[in-house]
Amino acid sequence: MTATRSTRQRDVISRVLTDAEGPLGVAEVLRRAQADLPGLGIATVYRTLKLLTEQRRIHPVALDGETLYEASGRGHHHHFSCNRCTRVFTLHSCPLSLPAGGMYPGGFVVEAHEVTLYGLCPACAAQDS
Amino acid sequence: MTATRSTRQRDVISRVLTDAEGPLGVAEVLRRAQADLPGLGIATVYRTLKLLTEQRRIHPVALDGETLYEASGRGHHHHFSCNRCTRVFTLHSCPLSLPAGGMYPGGFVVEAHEVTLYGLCPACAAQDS
DNA sequence: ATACGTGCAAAAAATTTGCAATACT
DNA sequence: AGTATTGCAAATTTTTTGCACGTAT
Repeated sequence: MTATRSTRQRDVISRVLTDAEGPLGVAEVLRRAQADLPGLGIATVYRTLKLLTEQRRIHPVALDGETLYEASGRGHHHHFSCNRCTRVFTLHSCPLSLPAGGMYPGGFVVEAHEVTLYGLCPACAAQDS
Repeated sequence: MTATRSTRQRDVISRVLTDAEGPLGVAEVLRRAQADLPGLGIATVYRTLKLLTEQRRIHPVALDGETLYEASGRGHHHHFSCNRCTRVFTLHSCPLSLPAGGMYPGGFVVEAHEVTLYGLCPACAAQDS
């Protein structure tokens, strides 16, 4: 049988995503994980992100043409992408109002949705005084 | 001064996106454009998509990890991605209700937004009888 | 006629894979 | 001990760039 082992690399990469303030890209995951595992290779990051995704422990988020990853099980939420500092934040409220029953005009059956807001994050907005 | 010329390549690529039923990826743009311009190179597609994007004549859409492009000026709309047939549809209504003034709880200044619904398109939903 | 634009091929960047050494169980 | 996993480097993509030739103005 296919045994999936627990390794230091997987633990660290998992924790990096769990501790993150929002979804992270491959390069950022590598950078943060290397704080604990200096020798970590990029190939392991790719392989681990794929594995964790298959296990549904994390999931990919397509944003600004890049694929970011975030830990699963954080409940329903959406993202805010800052046009100035490019950081991505997690929003815990949902601004969407869908028809009850999950049926959208035109006959589309809605099973899930994704919302991304773009603009200025609190810090960048403050700079405009 | 920087003169931007009108060329057969640019015209065809523009038209491909204007005629498309939804946003298209680079490979699909090349494929469709080559119907009119057999010798068209992929480099020209990349360069033209970048140019048209800078001119705001088209814009990128991050969807399922791929960057797709669609013609601008079609009014406010969103996308529906079918989980079964994977086609992407354009939705002309907006299910979002944002706070007036563009200020989102937490101090985020919202300038734009993107919504993607996932589920079954009318055709695929019908198959479930 | 003057350059901007194109296609091709080379270059650079991003992602995947093969393999011997390493580390879980 | 046995084998899944890792790091490195090589192999694949994917996207960008240099250049001589073609073409719009």
